[in-house]
Amino acid sequence: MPGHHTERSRRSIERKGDLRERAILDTCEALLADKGYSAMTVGDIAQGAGITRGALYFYFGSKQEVVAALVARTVEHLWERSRTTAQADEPRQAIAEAMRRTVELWSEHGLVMRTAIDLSLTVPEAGELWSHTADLFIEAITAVLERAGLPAGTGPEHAPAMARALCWMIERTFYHASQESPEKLREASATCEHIWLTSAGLTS
Amino acid sequence: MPGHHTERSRRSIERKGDLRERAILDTCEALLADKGYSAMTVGDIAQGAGITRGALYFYFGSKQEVVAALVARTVEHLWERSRTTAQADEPRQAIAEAMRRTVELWSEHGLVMRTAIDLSLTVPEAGELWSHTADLFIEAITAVLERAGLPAGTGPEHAPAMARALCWMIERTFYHASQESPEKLREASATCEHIWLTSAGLTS
DNA sequence: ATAAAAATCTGCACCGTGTAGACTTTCTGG
DNA sequence: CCAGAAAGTCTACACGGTGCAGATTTTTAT
Repeated sequence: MPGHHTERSRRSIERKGDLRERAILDTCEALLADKGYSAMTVGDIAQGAGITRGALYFYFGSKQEVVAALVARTVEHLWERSRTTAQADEPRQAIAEAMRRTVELWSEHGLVMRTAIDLSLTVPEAGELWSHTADLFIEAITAVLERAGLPAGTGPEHAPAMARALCWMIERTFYHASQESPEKLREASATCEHIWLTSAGLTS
Repeated sequence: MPGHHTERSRRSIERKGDLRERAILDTCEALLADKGYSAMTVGDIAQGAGITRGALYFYFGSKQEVVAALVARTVEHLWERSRTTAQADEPRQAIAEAMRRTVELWSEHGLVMRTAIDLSLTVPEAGELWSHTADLFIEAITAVLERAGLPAGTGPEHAPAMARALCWMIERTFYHASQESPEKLREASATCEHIWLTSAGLTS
């Protein structure tokens, strides 16, 4: 009886809805890459996932929420990978390593990253998700700047404020470059790295 | 007869349609500040301008076009003002002056600027307009960097590429800061100015 | 096994955008 | 003053996003 119950619970963990939800996000990801956000209709997504429009609204409150969930799923993978990457102690190395990872990230997931940014401007949910992600980056940059000798205060020329500006610079620069070519992406990376180094007082 | 014609032409210069167009943009600007982009319907704009929905579609092809035109109108004013401002020769002064003007710009027209950026991501027309505006800034920054001694080549660490990254940094930083408070805007300005100076090799 | 409860799904209606065409009013040139 | 162009209105409709009442299926408790 207890064993039976456990078996039932195990089966119950994976509800039909979970499958559907994954199917919806998978379809959404494919359509996003294929047609773009605005050309992709809720009907398209529903059809691809094998349900009707109405049913989709049982899982997600809106089209934007679907995409926001897709972004969240993708970003989660990225965090996992980032966490496992060791942080170098030497600022110059840390910066180089961070930029290398950022290029990798944008090369592989440029579309989703750009969509995340697009949505973050208009969808509060996506906005919070993205600003949370940005905060992680800002913290990391702040740490590097402080190790390089910048003061840790709250003034406009202290590490946290500088890190914020640098983070936005990287976000925006990569946003544009990733639309062009992998080549541009590498160039953009070099430029950002240079400005970062200079701002950290590590004039090469 | 020619005089008559001239008189008519003079009157004709200001067509009814021009009035309407201005009325539409004025209403749009007010509604945008009042309810935001998505909550503002084409019917609202038309009603505020004293015409019907159909008539509005005679002037503009879409809701997005209306807002794009509003952005264009605002940006044009800015260019005019910028052009009349004399360019300082000394890089340090030029940078300070540029940042001062940028703060002013975002303080007064933060909403339209942010809307422009929001739209530029999804509306091709607005995108071109904005990237054109950005190019003007990038050129200006490039000029300052070169006067400060940076090489003018096309490499990632040469003036044009650096100017581009700095421009995006400023855009994004001001976008966020202008949503917070005039106080934050001034702080953000100080941070950006510092990074700009440092990148130009003008370590204060 | 079975009834209640929860999860899932359908179909329809609503609202706003955008298009098309017919029709009226207002210019404007001659 | 007239004819035609320009400006504006109205109606109808297709389409996409969204909310909802209720049917249907699955799970849970007994």
